[in-house]
Amino acid sequence: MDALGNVRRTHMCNSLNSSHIGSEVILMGWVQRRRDHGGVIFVDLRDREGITQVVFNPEHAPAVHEKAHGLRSEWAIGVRGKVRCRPEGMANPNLETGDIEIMVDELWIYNRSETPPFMIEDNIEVTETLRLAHRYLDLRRPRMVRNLISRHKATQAARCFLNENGFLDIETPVLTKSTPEGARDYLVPSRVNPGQFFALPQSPQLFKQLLMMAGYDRYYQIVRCFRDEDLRADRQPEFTQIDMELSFVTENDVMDISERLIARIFDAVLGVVVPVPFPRMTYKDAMDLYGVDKPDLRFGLPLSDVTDIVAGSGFKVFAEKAKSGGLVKALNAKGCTDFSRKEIDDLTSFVSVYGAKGLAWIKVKENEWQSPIAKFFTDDEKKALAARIGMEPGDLVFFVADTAKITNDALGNLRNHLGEKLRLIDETEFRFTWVTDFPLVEYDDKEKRFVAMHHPFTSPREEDFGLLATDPAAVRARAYDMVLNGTEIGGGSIRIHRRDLQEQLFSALGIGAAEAEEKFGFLLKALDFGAPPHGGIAFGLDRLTAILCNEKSIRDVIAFPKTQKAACVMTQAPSSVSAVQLAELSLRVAK
RNA sequence: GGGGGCGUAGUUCAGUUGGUUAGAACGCCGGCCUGUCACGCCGGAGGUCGCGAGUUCGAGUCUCGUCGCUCCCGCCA
Repeated sequence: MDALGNVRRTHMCNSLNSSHIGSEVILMGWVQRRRDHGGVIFVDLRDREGITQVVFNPEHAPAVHEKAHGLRSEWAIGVRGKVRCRPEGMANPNLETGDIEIMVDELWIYNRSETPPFMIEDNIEVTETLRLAHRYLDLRRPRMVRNLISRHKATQAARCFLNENGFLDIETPVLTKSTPEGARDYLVPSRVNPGQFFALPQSPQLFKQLLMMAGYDRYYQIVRCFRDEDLRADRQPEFTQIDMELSFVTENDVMDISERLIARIFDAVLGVVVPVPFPRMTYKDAMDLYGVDKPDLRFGLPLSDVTDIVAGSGFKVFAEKAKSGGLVKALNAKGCTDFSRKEIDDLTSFVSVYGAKGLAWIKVKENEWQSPIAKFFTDDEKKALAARIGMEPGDLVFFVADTAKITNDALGNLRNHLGEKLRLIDETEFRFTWVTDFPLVEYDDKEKRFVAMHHPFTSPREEDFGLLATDPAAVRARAYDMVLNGTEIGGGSIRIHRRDLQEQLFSALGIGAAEAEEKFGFLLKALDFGAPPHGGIAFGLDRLTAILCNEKSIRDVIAFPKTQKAACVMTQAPSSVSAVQLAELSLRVAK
């Protein structure tokens, strides 16, 4: 194998063009493809930036040509030669460097390669396991390179913007304290303190609040967070947040700077101008109209609440739900009156996943309703339904009658499903919205108590303070989520900065004084020392980058992601450890 | 914890009611080829049918279990 010696590359593979014709260059990279014509040999040489065609000609350099016969895919090589214009008619318009080529005078072979288990190119069809097991090869593919470059551009744009706006990048601990609320913690045993554990942070929430209390107004960090919960296409056990916190601000200040941050990122990565400010809607409106708290506004199909209309109807399923505090809503699939029985059956099983027991439907024809349930309604009820739902000939209207949660879940997700199925979504569009006025707490049926919807440090709205003791569910939070194309890409709130209010909230959440002191005593204490009003937000960098890269899974914008079993197929982590290691940590593996 | 999908050559897949020697394409290897860029032509090698039981004269195919990947529900303040 050739050693590098004093040889250094002069250019990257995509940086050459006709202006370089005649100059001698040295390129280093990998063999993308070899086309051996017996005489002349063409090699597409690839590096991170692109591809240049290099030519080995037996008349030009016989020994080098002979050596080039042995080249194979993914060998790491270097070439020295002159840039030349390709012969008449031989330019390749599909290649950035397609006007030129390198006539090679010298070839260095740095390393051979086994035949890769998949082709190093875009649009391959292999199982993800294979890609992940050979991630170092997968990451050579142009698409993955583009994704990671986009991610880099996003974080750089964020850093520049935040630096310009007076934010300080401050690191917070990765080994920290386990918190009882929220997601399951990743735990790290302490050798020095047998039987005791650190937790990896689910977010730097408390530390960034303490930084505000310490007077470091305007903090940011691009920070890894950990949650030991089951994975999804948009959820990894470790993920990255763009985390910010500001003092002496209100919601509008945080939302304003967030919009400008995101606009800067979109400009830097895509060159897209994002208009600010973003529209806002309340949580209630989002749920009413779309059934979800992160609506995709790229298409219509709003939901209609028809509970009042059907409450007195002869259709018992609807009437009973309506009278017993349930919710009956409709989704008008405009122009879908020709859906087949099978299509409707498929949609019925789609909503059953969310707990809906059924999916009633009405096909609106020119002079009649074709429907198994139409006969139960009086003419007045029909008129009211038609007006409320905006029914017109050609429409297909779906109904779900259940608890508010199930009805909204089912129809909200059905709406998204239909948006895709009916191709109502313009994939090139970016529709941002803020969702505000979330409930501060929600009732947890399993735990039989109220739990914080955001986190227990979120400030309630001042005018709702009084309800905290009497009707917690009605208290609105000073929280805000940034939603893009149906994905929550960021969320934050104005925090509580007064001890009495923080204690009241703990109490409403069923966290007693003793427990609050044990778990959050340090925070309560800090609130006693002139804690300023403050608030912040955190953006999910992985989700944001996935949208910027038009990827469905965040795994494709993370260099080394975990599989759905929260494992790494390349390193085989997690793995068992030696008895010695366990003993040092005072740990035993349960039988 | 639950539901759906997938698992056959290096890769992507086909494989009939259970029946001879498990096929194709791409890739790989060898030969030929001086302007290709998905180069071309000729030839060749390559299989623990994820793993383990069971049914059967006989299992890639049927049954059960198990492992892995993936999508979803629960979960994810």
